[in-house]
Amino acid sequence: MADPTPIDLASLRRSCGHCSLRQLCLPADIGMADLARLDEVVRRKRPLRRDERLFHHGDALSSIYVARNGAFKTVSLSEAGDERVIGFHLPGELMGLDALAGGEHRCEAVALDPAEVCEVPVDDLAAVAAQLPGLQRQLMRVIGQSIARDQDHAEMLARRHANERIALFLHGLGERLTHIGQSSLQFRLAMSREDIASYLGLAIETVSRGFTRLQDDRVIAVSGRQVEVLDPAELLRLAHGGEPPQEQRRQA
Amino acid sequence: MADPTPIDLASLRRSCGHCSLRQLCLPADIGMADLARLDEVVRRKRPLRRDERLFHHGDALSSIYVARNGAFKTVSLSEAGDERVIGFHLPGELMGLDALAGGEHRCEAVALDPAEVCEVPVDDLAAVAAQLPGLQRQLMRVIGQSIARDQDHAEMLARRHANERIALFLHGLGERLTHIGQSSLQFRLAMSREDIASYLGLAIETVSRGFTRLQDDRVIAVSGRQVEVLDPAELLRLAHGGEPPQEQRRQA
DNA sequence: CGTGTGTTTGATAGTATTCAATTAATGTGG
DNA sequence: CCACATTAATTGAATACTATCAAACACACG
Repeated sequence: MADPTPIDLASLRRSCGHCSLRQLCLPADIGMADLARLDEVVRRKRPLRRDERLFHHGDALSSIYVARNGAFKTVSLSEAGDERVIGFHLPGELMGLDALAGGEHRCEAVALDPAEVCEVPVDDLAAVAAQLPGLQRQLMRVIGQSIARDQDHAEMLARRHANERIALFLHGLGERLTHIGQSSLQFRLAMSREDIASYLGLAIETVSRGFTRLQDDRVIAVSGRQVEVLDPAELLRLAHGGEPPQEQRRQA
Repeated sequence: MADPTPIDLASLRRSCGHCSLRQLCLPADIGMADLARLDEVVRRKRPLRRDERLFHHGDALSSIYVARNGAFKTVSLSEAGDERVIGFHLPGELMGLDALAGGEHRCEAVALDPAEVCEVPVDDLAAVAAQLPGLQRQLMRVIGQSIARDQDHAEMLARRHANERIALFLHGLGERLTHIGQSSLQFRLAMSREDIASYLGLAIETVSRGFTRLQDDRVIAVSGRQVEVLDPAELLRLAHGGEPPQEQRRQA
């Protein structure tokens, strides 16, 4: 079988030093000399197609990954075999840390779009980090960010009202988009309603109704996966448990 | 100001090598020579009283902590100032990683019981870990365990039915107790119903009713905070989404 | 023995889920 | 390029569940 997406060697070879994600990624705040050492261990995987998996449940931990282009979801598999979304990953964000404990991945990473990742073999990373205090520190920082995102997720899920979870989800996504230099007021959702529902612990219909409600209330404008935030302040207020406006919807 | 709970120097001085938690904690699987180096940086804090805080929201990250005796909860503070429980921590489990990203703690750690912790200054730990590959690896492992617990928490919260969350909570707690050598079939909850409710994203009454229901169904026997698991298999089945037994069929 | 906190129980209202059906978007082969 | 087939998303109505309010109860502590 011929590979329909041949590797672009030129782009794969570009070093961390020239990466647009440099500020967000492992290389943040480390010196030029250290950068060269890091470059030696960072590999780039060939592009992934939509729905392609970066690693599978049960795979032995070999590398951690940094999303480079495109978005990912990580899913855990239940007994029954159905998937539950436990995280979304934008460019610059880490994947694969779940295997640090047991040496095996507890979840699977799936590309939501055509995507690229940087792969960092853990053994190499550990060896280099031991020599470079700056990299060690930065590694801890990005791990911390991953932990912080997990806690944000838990905070969403702990909200009792579906609309709060949805507002928090959209708000949080906006913040992460800002962080990678994209607009937080106008964006395209890389994930399906089903993915969102799974991530938020809601039924898919509830997510759909939540979006509709936010649109009726003029907080967002949504068309399929395209989202525009019309009233960021209100979105934030709703995310933090503020009451939605009373029934005075206008007709079309 | 006289300290009402004087430090027991003898017990504080006991080294990691003699600690009963050795298998669970940072020292797991590292050699005797390395152990001595680790001992130099690990400090023990004076015992904490119930409700005493190990660190506060906004505190600068100085150390990470390992629960030694007693249980802890970590809580995040909402805008309104009310607390939300984001984790429970048993002996051998890490606390404080939330601050790795931003350098400030995003939550507070509260002792649920009279408790002791080991304190590991992050700077020292990083320095020693850089020299000791075994410690570095073990550090990654315990960080991974912490991440895995966060994901387990999210999985609980993502369950739609209150009883599933509760069953999963009790089952997970049992597993963690087994891990530290305690019975998973008979134990005392260190946390209040309110804490559990907050942790599970439920109303306190719903938690109480869930416990009652499990007792009525002969899955557990509960008296206040004392819990006995009568039917572990059924508890696991319920935790994984199994249907609770029907009220009473038309015919036996 | 009261008092306060924590827990349980009951009744009701509100919200999310489920089932069902429709509409919109996407992909495929002719 | 269009018609068709599939999948994704929305909408509606009825049911089931949880939150809320209210009150009783249990327990520890002074």
